[in-house]
Amino acid sequence: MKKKTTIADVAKHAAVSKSTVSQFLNGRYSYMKEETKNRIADTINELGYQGNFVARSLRLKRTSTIGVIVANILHSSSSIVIQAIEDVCSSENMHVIVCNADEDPDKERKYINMLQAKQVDGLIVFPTGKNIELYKTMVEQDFPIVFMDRLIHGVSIDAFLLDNELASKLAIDCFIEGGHHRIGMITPPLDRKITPRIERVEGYKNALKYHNIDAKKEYVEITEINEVKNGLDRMLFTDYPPTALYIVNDLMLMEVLSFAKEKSINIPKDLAVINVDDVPFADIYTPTLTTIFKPEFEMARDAARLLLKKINGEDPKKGGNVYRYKPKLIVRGSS
Amino acid sequence: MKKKTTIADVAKHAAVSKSTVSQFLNGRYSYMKEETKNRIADTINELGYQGNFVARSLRLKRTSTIGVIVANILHSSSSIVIQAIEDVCSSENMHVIVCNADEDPDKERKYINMLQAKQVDGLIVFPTGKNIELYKTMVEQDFPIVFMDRLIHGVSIDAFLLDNELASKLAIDCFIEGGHHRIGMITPPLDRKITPRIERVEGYKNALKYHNIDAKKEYVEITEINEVKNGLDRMLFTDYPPTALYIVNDLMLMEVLSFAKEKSINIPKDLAVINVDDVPFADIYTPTLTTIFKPEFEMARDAARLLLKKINGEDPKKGGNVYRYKPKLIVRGSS
DNA sequence: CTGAAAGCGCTTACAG
DNA sequence: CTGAAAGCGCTTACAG
Repeated sequence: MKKKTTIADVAKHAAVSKSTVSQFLNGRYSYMKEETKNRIADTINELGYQGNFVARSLRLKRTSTIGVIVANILHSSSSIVIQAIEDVCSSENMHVIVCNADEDPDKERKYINMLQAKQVDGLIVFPTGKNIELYKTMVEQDFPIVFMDRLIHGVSIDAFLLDNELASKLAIDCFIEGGHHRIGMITPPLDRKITPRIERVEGYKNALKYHNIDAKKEYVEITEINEVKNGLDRMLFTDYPPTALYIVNDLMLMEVLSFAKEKSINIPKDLAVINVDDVPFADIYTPTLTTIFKPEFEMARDAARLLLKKINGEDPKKGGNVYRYKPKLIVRGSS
Repeated sequence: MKKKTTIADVAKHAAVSKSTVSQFLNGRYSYMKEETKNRIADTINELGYQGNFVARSLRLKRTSTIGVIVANILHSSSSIVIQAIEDVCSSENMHVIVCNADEDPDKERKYINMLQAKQVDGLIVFPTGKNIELYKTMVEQDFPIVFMDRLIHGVSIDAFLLDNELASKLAIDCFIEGGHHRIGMITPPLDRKITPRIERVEGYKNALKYHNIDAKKEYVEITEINEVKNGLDRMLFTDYPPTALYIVNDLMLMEVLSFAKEKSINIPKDLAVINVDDVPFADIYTPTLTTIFKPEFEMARDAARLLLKKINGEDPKKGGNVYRYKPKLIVRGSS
């Protein structure tokens, strides 16, 4: 590669000092002669000078970059979340680096270390549920960070969450209104205490209780995504199977729909279905899909805004606040 | 934020020089006493030292980071492509920054400038079709870059492309075998000369010609994604509408399916459908969807590997080579 | 209105 | 086997 032009080259060519070029580049021309200004501008064009962000970052101890670690990039919501964060950041001239932890705490840790080594100014994380010590260290260091979607108890980091109890209640109420009383639920494992999963199971139980229905163990299938079909086999092919199924996310929904197709289960006649995440094909699927919409764009936008405030030292509050957002039931044909 | 520990802190605390610490960090302990080694290791743990990648990058003039600019993050293929690139890169200790040009040449240019300012070592781009001068400059500067999916004539940059002619031929042949001879096609605008679009239209025409069918103008709908439904209105509600429709990508497919649902068009009875991009819901949709599979994982992996070679100066070839990959027809229920 | 100098945190060629 | 020094490309406080 050809050697790049630096500020020193521009300075020499324009017969001024590096300081003056730097002042020009940073728009501080308060005391600069018109003529000097023009000469520098021309030189920059002529030499095709491009600033070196790395040098600038080292000097300023600020990279104008934040890191985002999503739990699983395959969720349909991830691209919306990323877009919302990009929107907020680019309007404030901040850059975004996105990493996918893939629900793996080791990857999460590796990415956090990498991003910190790259000196990002702050972090938005969908925590996998481990790495608690790491987060504590970051809190101690006063490193700007916010959580999305999940919170970790005992760590004072602001978190932007769905009102998961309400999400479950909306689904259960809708089923009950439709005359169902055998209502199942399917969720990924709860071992890492991942907030939305835990809270949605709680919400499901409470909603049933509210309607005087006992929550049956056999109606709650807790299973890895690649075991969903076996779980459904267990749950649905019994003497009193559920007639309605509440699904906690879009990836599980795909498995349920696939299973229903394989086994010729008619939705909603044989099994009514409501899932959290308003998937893009909800309107074009047959039947159309009743879903719970999460305001993830707003959540991500607000998270990004708060993080930028923290980075700029404009957030006087102590960490550990929880911001809740209301889900919305979108009734379509599957319930 | 608390001040970070630097190499100087470690050096002082371990009573050695900065050079020695740096040697240690970079694994060059050929001539280092066991004792020194241990003392440094202990100090690093004790102080919680974390390297500063920015300083290292400035010194080495190498960031170990590449940039990826996808044309449109909403394509279902994007996440696969990104994953493939991440895989290759992380195995070589390279980092990846992904940007979404959103089919907007201005955004593309802004991102390229930003990534170059950040001193990325190379670039993988799905070019939007403009910014030709910018690419020429990069070629002149010998900046490592490869194109994916699209190529730009007159610019000597290696490109990884689908055999788009074959993709069209597979679809048309399948329709013909099914007894169709009124075969339509729908594609986004061709004005930016975006390679897959142009080549797929050509392939469609050639395949029809091969079967002695005249390509009718009215059967090729060229339209923006948000105008697809109007286009279908024009094409399908005539005296001799096509009985089969070839769709060039997943986003257009969504619109077609939505339209079919609204107008109660039965797929495949009223209209057979084949699209490029093996979408995730192809198997669970009713009907299941006949698609053209692109080996995008391999394409992206090979592109990333070549780029890393270029960065390491291990690719002796002149740029401008085109690597073609074979698509595959996956016959399901919609054709 | 502009310049010389110091320093951000590293790495490396060189000296010893 | 280890250290002192220079330098990567910037920015800024200070001097004039």
